[in-house]
Amino acid sequence: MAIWQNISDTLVEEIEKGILTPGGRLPGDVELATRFGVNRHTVRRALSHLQGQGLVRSERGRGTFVVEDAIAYRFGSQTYFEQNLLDNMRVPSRRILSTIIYGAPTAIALQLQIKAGSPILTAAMLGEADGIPVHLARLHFPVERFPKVEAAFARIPVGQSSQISLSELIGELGVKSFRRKTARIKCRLPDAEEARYLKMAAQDPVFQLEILNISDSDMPIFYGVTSYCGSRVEFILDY
Amino acid sequence: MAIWQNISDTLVEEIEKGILTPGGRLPGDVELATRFGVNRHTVRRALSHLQGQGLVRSERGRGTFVVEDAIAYRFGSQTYFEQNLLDNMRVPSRRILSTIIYGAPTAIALQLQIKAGSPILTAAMLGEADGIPVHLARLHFPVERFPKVEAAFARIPVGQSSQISLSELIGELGVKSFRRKTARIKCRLPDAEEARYLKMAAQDPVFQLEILNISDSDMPIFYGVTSYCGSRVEFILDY
DNA sequence: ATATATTTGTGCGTATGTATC
DNA sequence: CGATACATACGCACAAATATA
Repeated sequence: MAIWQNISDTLVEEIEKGILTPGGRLPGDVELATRFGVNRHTVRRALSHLQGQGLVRSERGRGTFVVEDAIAYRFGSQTYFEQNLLDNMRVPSRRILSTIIYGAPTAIALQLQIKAGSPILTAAMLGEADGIPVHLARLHFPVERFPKVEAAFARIPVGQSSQISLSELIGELGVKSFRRKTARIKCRLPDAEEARYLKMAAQDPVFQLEILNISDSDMPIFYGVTSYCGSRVEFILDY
Repeated sequence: MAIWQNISDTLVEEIEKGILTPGGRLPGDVELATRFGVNRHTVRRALSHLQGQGLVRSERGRGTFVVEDAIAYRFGSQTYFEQNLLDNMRVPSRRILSTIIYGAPTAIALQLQIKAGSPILTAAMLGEADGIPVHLARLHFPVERFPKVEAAFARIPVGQSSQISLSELIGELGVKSFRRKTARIKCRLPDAEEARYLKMAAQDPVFQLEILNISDSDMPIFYGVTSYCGSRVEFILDY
């Protein structure tokens, strides 16, 4: 087995044994390198992998720390971000990053049951727990079906953290309630943009959830593609 | 932005544009390094990230290849591995890696509603699609509740690919049908053992599903912890 | 079948950049 | 401002798996 794997395993043991406690700081790169008698790169590879496993978190200029527990995100047909965070004793907040109206690409048009090229409003927003970003959502609304959607989003300040109720916003469109129809879940490393917005390392994986939300009468309301930081959440499905 | 990120983005573009087609081989490390005018390590970092994003797959001694589509795995309360693979036009097979009986650790005992230390049978098995490993499952059965479980597993050859019907095996225990009660889904990098069994790179993420299966009368049947290779599957949830 | 070349994987050494303290 | 600590990049060498002559 590779040297960095052995170092990784050793550090995992020390974390599990409680020698390193959640929130605690690990020794620095160079110190670990001398301790294990290897080059600093080798230690860094081990730490990088531990970070991808969601066990530690490295912060430039500060150090590497053992991570706390992830948020248990209950995922049903009618669960909401805010309630989930409150259940986990976290303070939820949302932050609109941008809204833009443009012609729908075929993949999104297909989901929304509109013609390709029909105008859609795409809103990018961040979901945060105690100020730490948890997910990056890109929501796509069919503008011709919901003409008020632009005005509804225009009222929300861009770039600053705020209390947004998605269900209230949808209510303004004349939709009483909505629910998930299908969800597609992938697991992959983030691209540069996602990693930047989510303040996460490139080697830390994300969940990608693609969800079509429909009304009681099965009309598509919006199509959302959301990336969740893998080390900060885990999903719970009940039956 | 880092140099390796730019190279990664460039290669993503070329894949999306179709310059590099699924199944096709990318130029080697050194060739890409000279092309981009960087060190081989820098190219390797870009390729490593693309692999974690599920876009390419590197094989030692052979090269780096653009990957084909992932398996769309339909995930309900009563879905089975075999049927899912057949729906995706893949040939399913299973491989028992090991079975062992030992005292249940508290976490598993809690799920199975047995006393910690009570004997459990843990079976490790691989699920394969067209001979390629897709998931590594570790199933935990309470032995005192199902005394026949050892004999049932003893009939299955170890280490070789075979057609195993999990529902048939459970039927031998005297259980007519079972269903998921809860599922917990995580997303992380694999440990060394998982990566080896699943024949995947260490920087390629996995889904980890922890599932408690119960009988019609809500009695715990078995508790399973399954790691799915993230680049080879995606989950579909219907409502 | 054997040897050789190719290609990816790992590790060491060095240097520099960047954020934090 | 300097010291500290993580992040990126280059260069060299060798190992391991595969392909090829």
